[in-house]
Amino acid sequence: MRIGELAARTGVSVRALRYYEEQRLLVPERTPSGQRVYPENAVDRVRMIQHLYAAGLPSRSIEPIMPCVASGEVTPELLERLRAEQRRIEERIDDLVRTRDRLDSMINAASVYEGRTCPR
Amino acid sequence: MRIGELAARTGVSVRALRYYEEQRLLVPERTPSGQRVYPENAVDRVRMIQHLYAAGLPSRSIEPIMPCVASGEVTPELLERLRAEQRRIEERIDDLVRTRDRLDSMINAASVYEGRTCPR
DNA sequence: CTTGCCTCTGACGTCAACGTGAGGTTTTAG
DNA sequence: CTAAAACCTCACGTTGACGTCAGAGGCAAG
Repeated sequence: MRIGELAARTGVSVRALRYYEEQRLLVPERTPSGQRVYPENAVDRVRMIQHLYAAGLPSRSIEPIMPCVASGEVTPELLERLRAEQRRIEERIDDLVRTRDRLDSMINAASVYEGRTCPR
Repeated sequence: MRIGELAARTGVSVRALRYYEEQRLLVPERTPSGQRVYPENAVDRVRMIQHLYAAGLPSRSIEPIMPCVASGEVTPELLERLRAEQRRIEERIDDLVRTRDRLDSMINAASVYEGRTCPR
């Protein structure tokens, strides 16, 4: 699969895929003429990368994880890293839940005043 | 309270507080000589701003919310905006939960191989 | 009164995750 | 064989939330 097809199938831009290679998150093979060639499972790897980005992980944190996503093999250090990132994600979740609840009580409190004008 | 004390009490930098003013998230009074003077409740407002930033809201989304946080009064449009942001936060939460679960199964699957070497 | 710390206003720098051309090559369709 | 579409490598631009430095003014203590 060439870069355009992978982009179409994952919904990310061609530029983003080249950026992932630059960050060594997803390094494709090359044809003799230099064109990138991705294997079938690259689709899943791109989706994984997107999810990790969405979880707030920077490239630097994703990079050491990805080579093992494919192989299924792992060192104890990497395992610890995975658990650490998982803890950070859970903290983010808790944080978001608290903010959501805060917004909730704001909305409830505000509803009392429905119809009044917000000074600005 | 002057800017240095507010920074110390909230843990955000002086630069950040000036930035919040630039974005009109927290506009202080001024002494005749031009120094910023914040009221006591600015501490809570700064924390609220931080929570909303942490929830992924940009300044533009926070700005129309803040003047009403203080007053407790609100327009129907603002109420809708609050609910919209709340929905977006819930989507982010769901996304994070899914990513956490994915990490979880990765960790479980990887634990099987504990002791093997990760090719690099 | 001056020393030292805090504050002020610009204004340029940073970092991440790409966007957006420029200018040239490769692959594919007819 | 040719033209269009896809691809390549630089390399500069963008956005958001600040960091950082320069140069100048304000203020309590000794």
